Amino acid sequence: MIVSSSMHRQTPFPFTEELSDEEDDTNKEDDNPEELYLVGYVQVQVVGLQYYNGTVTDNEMVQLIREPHNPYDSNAIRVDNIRGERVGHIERYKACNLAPLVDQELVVIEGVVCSNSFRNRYRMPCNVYIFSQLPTMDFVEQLIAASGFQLITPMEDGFVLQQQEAMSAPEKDMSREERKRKIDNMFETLIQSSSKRQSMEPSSLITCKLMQHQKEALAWMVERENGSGLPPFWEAEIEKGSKEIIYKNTITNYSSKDRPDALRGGILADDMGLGKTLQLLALIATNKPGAVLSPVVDIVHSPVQKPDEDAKPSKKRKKLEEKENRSKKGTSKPADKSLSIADPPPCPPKLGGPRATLVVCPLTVLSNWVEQLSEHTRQGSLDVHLYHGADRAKDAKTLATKDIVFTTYGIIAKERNLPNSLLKKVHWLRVILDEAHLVKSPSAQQTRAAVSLKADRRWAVTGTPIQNSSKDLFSLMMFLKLQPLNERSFWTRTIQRPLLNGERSGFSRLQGLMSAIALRRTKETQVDGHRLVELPPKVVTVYPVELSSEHRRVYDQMELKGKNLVGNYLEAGTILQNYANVLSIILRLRQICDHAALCPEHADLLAAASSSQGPSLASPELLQKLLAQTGEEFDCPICLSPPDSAVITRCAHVFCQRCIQKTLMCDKKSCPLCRFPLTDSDVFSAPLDEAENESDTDSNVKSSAKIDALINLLQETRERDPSIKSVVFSQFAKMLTLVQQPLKKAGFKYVRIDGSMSVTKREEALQAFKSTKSKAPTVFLLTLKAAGTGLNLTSASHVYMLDPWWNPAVDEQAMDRVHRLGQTREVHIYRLIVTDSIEERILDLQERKRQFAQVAFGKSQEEQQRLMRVEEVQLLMRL
DNA sequence: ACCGCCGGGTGCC
DNA sequence: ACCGCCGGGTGCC
Repeated sequence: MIVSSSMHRQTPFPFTEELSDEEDDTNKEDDNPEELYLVGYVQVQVVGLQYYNGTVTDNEMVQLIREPHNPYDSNAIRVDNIRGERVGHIERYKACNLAPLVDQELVVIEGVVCSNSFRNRYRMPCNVYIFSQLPTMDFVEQLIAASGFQLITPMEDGFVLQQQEAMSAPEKDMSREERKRKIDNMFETLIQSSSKRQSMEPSSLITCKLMQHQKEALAWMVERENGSGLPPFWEAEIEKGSKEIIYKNTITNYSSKDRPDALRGGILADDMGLGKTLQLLALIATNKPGAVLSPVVDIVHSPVQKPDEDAKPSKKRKKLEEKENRSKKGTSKPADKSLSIADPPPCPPKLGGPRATLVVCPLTVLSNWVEQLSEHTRQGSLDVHLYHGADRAKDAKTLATKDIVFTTYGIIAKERNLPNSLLKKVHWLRVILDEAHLVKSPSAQQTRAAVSLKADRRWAVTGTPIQNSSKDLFSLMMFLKLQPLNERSFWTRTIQRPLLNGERSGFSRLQGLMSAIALRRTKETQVDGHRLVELPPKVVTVYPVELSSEHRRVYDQMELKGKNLVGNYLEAGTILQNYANVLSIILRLRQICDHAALCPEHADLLAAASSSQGPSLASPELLQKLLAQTGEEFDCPICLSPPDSAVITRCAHVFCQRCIQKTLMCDKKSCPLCRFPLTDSDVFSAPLDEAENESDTDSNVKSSAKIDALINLLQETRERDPSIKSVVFSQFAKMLTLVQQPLKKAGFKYVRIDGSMSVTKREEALQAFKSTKSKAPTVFLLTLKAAGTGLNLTSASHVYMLDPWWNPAVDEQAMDRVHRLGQTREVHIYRLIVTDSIEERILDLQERKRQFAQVAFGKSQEEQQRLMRVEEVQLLMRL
């Protein structure tokens, strides 16, 4: 992998492409906006208006753009309006004082032009807000003052920051956690708050009956696609003098006579298990080119009324009222005005226009789509193509004539740099990003690829919006092309920074935004006193396991060794440098809890590590083993996403191959985490899964306490009710292998999915497990990694978690494969935990994480990682 | 007349 | 463009 990719870098075209990408990415301001504080503002003139066409009105935000290559003045700062049209320049005698500060990254500047009355044809005044990092604030203040500016600081009387309340720096740190919690809660409460909802029957191509909340989602999505309402934060006004309609953006104060395009699409953020995929299929099948839409039905939300008896009369009443209102409007108002400001007519998809919907999802979710498609749509009524693997379509026309084209994030990212990408050539009717929370970093290939797709309607679909930091949300805005919030600087200044600074405006804007374009219902959402979906209860039992005396001895020995070693690192403060050793110790301990055979003798490593000072270097082989076992447990610290083809460095830090290579190519040649000097040959990729096949048939290996416990539990259950099916999760593929023999011996039929299996093989296993025939397998073996999202395992009702993982979300996601929509039985979850072991501490850690996750927002991933790195190691090792 | 003053031409960076 | 600045025209009261 590494070799081929470094060769690839030598070909000229991709090389320059990658470099230019890199330049875009290194935007320090946007990476750390929360560290910037307002120093104050200065007043400057924007000059040269007569040379440009860009217009701005009262108190409108503008972009200030450094022009270091301006032939007339290397200090030039250009002023653009929100649309990117040029307005003018900052007068040079002020610009020459600001530009150096900006260039040295001492400050970030933002502009708001002043009210109309102070301007003429040639110049206009503009407030330049100056932000700096906390340590340099005083220095910046002095510099600004020394340059002859009159700096107006937040402390001063009469200071108004862009019509919001500003916060002084000390206050900002006051209760960031509280604020974060508030933001999280917002997602739970804001959406679907309106009392009136509408619902729509799906096209007859959908063969199953939609639940009420799904019909409502359909109506909402169709309205979002076809309706021509103004995008969020835009208002229409009638200008007093000319009586022309002016469209005004309320957060930037930009206004224009051109009506902004409607935002066709949005964010579908329903909880897992409410049937998002079905809702989307209904949308695709219903809002087709040339389709006749069934009328939308209004539902009056009335908690007191019984839904069945009173729904119809109230519906009629509502309609009558509406008719009356309409006729009243028509007669009593001066008709022309109210009509002229009304929205244009809806725009359903046209026959002969774009036809195909592109669904982008992770590979693991693809099977869910295919499954739902075959279960819930009329056979063959939708023309579908899987754009994945070797047999994918070869020309754009084929793709364009399909109803649905499925592809993966991997493919769109790969094709992004392909000049002849079919995906880029097709004009899509709509693009759906499923599991859109995977689109995190605005600069990630996947995000950029998604943005560049040509599509009339755009949907981001995610079941976990809470995980989204406001930065992730920005990626979604980019994808949705919501102007001007898809522009980094505007997103940062109007939402992200106010939000992080605790200004009410940020919160209310985000709320306004989400309620306008997002739909979210949770399993707990109640409508008319009922939950949307009643799921059978879930019972979680921690099942203690005692190690055999032999394994206990091995464990205690290892723990003692590890404790000493980690204790030494702690004292010396060298945990990060010795991360490989720490991880491997924790790994060993966890493995011994499952089965001592998982943990091969690596005394060499411990010996080497404990004897050497400084950073100890493990052998490439060991690193690769480590990577294979832990590689995807952490997010790549560069892009903050799960690593895309993970690699491990000689200093034992795991990155995306792409990310670390870019770093090594452009920056200093050292590890971004520990500064250990690195070259290309210090980066290793995982060996091809040897561990998987290793001791498949090795029946000599003894059982372990945990395996015995599992078999006992499974047997008990089978005796009680042989129809009950079970899912067994482990982190370790090899553990699952070790479980296979005892399972067979005990007479269980099982299937297994692991990372190395092809899509079709996975599908086969899934189908076999689903069968209710007596010969069908009753146990499903899965690694947590392979479980992914989207996998539907509702045919099982018992879950065995063989080993705990410290991110509770991962565990819970795995459980939700079983406890989800479609589950009819009570779900029992057994967590097999070795008493008095690291596993108990991992459970404690999970609890802490769960509480931490309540307030985790923004940099949570980095923070969580950092926490894991030191404090949690202490906790795990009881130090 | 190597100044002051007047008034037209002119104008971002 | 109701300013500043430049540079040519001009020159007692």
